[in-house]
Amino acid sequence: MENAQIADVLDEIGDLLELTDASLFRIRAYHDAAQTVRSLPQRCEDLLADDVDLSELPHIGKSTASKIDELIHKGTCGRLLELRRRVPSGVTTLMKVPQLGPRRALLLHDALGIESIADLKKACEDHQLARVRSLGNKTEQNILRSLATLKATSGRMLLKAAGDHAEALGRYLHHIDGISRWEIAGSLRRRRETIGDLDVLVQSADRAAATDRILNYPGIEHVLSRGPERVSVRVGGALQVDFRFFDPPEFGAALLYFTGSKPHNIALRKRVQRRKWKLNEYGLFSGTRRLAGTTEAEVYARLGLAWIPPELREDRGELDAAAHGTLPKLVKLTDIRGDLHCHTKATDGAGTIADMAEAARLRGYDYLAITDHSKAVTIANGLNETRLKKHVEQIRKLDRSLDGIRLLAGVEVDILKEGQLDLDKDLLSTLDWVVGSVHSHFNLDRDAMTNRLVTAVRSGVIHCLGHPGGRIIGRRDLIQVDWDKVFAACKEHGVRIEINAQPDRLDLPDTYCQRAKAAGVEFVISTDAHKESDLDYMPFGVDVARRGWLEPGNVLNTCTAAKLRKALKRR
DNA sequence: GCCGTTTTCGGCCCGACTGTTTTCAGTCG
Repeated sequence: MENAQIADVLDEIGDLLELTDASLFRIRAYHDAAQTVRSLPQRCEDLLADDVDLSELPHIGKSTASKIDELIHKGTCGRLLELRRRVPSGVTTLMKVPQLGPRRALLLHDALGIESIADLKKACEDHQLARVRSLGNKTEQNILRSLATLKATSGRMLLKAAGDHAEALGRYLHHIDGISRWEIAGSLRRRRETIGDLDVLVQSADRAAATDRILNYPGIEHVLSRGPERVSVRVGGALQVDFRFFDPPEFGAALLYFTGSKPHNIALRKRVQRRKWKLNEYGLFSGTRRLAGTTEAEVYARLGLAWIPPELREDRGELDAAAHGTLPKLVKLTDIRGDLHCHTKATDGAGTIADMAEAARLRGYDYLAITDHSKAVTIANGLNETRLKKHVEQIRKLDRSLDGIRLLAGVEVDILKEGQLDLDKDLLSTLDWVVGSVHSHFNLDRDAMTNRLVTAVRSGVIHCLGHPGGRIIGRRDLIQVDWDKVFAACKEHGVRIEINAQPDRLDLPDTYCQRAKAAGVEFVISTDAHKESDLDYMPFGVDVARRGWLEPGNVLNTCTAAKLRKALKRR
């Protein structure tokens, strides 16, 4: 059983407990445990097989550990089944609707017999809710709006989409005179792969006037709430934006608080509690005395910690590292010297080799690898051996005529079902750069998929595994693989792992990068550009690398063209 | 249910806002 499934069960137990009279802390404990399992680098099933005591993990004690054990060995868990029997069906689904918590969900079920989203929608439309005590017309309208948003977005949007909204909003805020400072916090600042909402911190001497100006932003579709401290709106279809006002002495503490993540904040607050201090969005306090708050660095420093880059704030060991001065020196966009994965008109790209080379040169790169598809990807007009030979000749010919950028003659060769490569090995071994990728049979079982990748890695002719997890965010899950085996093979055979910077791929995902780094694997950050402007996806790949704790030395395409050539020399 | 540098018991983050009611419960982040 996968960790995601276990985490879902723990979350469901937590949700069900909310509908009973269980202690709030017990409910939270289940959700905390779910979070731990979800972000665990190894599978619980593998840990158990290795006789690891799961109750050693944070937020998992004897009770939860035994439930996980039961889940893995029996496929289900008695506590879950018992709770499902006790709680009317459908009520946990209702709780997922914004505006509805456990109390209202239960109330709607008991008073109106509502058991599903469809029931809820109909009841709102028929004005049934207003008849229930403590509910009214406005609640009805708000729920209908929530349902529409839920349907449109399934909750979160891609980092790139949210970033585009933030950029537009930023241009507007920039021109409001009364706003002396604003910062975007939240998961966007942490550069998470998907974003639930935007948190904007605002500093202004005249908050009422600033609020009026903010509410004039043309992108606003609906004002969710408005108070002296906070304004919440919905923009561009589905993105909620929360504006919060803070004064300069509070601003750093507020930035820290609203950047999160929640687990990071909780872990941080534990360190605060040990000193008998208090940390909230207004500052770090001893009693009523403010110890820090103007900047984040000041707050961290007062707690004996180095400033932690937002991308690391996930409670994955960054606090200990900050305490011991061992935080990684994270890779930056400016460290990247070239792109090692792009396509041209020869297959499914839009530009010629020359177009792509020029676009890369304009972006200040020293080198670009041309890596078109192989023949198995028929829909992309993939190259067979004959066409590839000609294509490579063209790349090399152009390379000789170009100044300011070096071209690597490469290919993105398909890794077929059993791990064989889609092109002749002798031909592949004459290329400068070979990316091996999976584009088919994504549903192989874990052992078969692991063997498939390991076989390809051992082929001796690929330099890199392209988009290793095969996922498309929101559409296709990560393939099932024993990653430790794949990483070990990559390390042994000197095969790099790609971080694919396509905004809907971001693959390999950050937590796996951290694990691959620990296994000693080298990385490549690539855009997989299919047109010139796609080369601008590089920052999203760098975001993933940073969230995966990678330093420049872990990333091959931070090195110079000369060093790259040396590193790629065939044995 | 988890956790522990005053603890194996007694804590566990808490402030802002809405809607409905009339002093506050529920929800959210």
